[in-house]
Amino acid sequence: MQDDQKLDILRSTITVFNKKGLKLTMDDIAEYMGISKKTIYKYFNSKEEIFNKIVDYIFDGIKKREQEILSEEGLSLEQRTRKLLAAFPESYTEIDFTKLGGLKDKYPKIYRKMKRRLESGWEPTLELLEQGKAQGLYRKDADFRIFKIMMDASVARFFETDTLRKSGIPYIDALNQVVDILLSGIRI
Amino acid sequence: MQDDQKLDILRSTITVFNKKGLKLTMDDIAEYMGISKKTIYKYFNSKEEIFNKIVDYIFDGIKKREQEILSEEGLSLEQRTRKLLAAFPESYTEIDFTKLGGLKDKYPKIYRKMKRRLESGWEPTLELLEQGKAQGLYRKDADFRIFKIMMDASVARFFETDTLRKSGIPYIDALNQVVDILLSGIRI
DNA sequence: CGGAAACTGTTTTTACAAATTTGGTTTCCA
DNA sequence: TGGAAACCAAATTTGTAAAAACAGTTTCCG
Repeated sequence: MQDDQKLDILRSTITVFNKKGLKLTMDDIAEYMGISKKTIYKYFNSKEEIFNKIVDYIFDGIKKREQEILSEEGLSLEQRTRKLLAAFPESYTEIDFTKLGGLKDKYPKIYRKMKRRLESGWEPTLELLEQGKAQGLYRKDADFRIFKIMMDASVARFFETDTLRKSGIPYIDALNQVVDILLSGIRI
Repeated sequence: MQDDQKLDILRSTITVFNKKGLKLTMDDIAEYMGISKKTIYKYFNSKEEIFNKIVDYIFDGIKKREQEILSEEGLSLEQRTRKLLAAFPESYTEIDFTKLGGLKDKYPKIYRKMKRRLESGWEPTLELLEQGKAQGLYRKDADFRIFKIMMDASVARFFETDTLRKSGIPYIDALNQVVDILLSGIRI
């Protein structure tokens, strides 16, 4: 009941955020939800706390999806890796990462937290990639740090400017193609 | 003789630019070269003209290198493509692209020119890639637009932040690995 | 309880004039 | 011819004071 409303506030804040970016105000959220600020402050002590909880909410969702993929049966190592690689950027559709400019300066704590979780989110994937290498699936000389940079940078680029929309390629298609090229690229 | 000095000014300006970015002044250049502004204005009518000529200087160099690779004999299609792909970002070491922020606002004409030349610089490479596809070397379903985005984004990332330096991978090695993964990634 | 709205101390934005810097020209001089 | 330096109009930066917006609290009221 109470948790429902808390979640509701988080989700609404995400929606408002995707429109107004970090500049959103508590009044914006209240207005969007048709409630008063008083109610919001009943569940959260500050705006920063809301942002903080949103980070948890997003990344916990990803973590959950990761666990599903990891415990899914009947998948080859390669298939599992593929799914894992795509799972992360798929969640990018939820929140508009391009509106995150200035986070580092305005909310350094949240910035660091996000950075940490973005970083640790790669661990299961790297684990599978290393397994693949050990099994002789991937080239011994493949440097996964480069792999990671390429993946990160490519996905990030999809959100910058109009690159993707201008070329008319759906995001999910582009994402799959990137994963495809990268995995084929390090395969023996 | 005169051309020598013109070139000298261009190269010196690049050096100063790599230190001070777009904020460099004519006095900076004159001081660095140990000459007076008068001499600079003998060869160039304005600062913008210098920047303009630098763009030509850089891209003409790339163009020349491209022509060399294209006319080099005894290379397989794949080897030629490889060299071509690496040629472009190799020139990035000459000029510090990270200091180019604000170019779009300060010198829109030069920004557009650079964008155009960056864009057209891909044409020979795309040509070779298409040839490769026609010869059955690359997958028919490989989308070179995605390929290009991945290449661009990855190389650009190498210059942002400390990504590369922190991991201790030399730029040229990283660049080769990217080209390697991408070409293997679309190969049949 | 919770919405509407007023309230307050702080932060952010705006506005604008003063001070500085800069691009480009000119003068002097060796 | 070309360096040093003065010069000037235009652009940029800086300082700052007023205005606006904001986060968070409180009051009123149904």
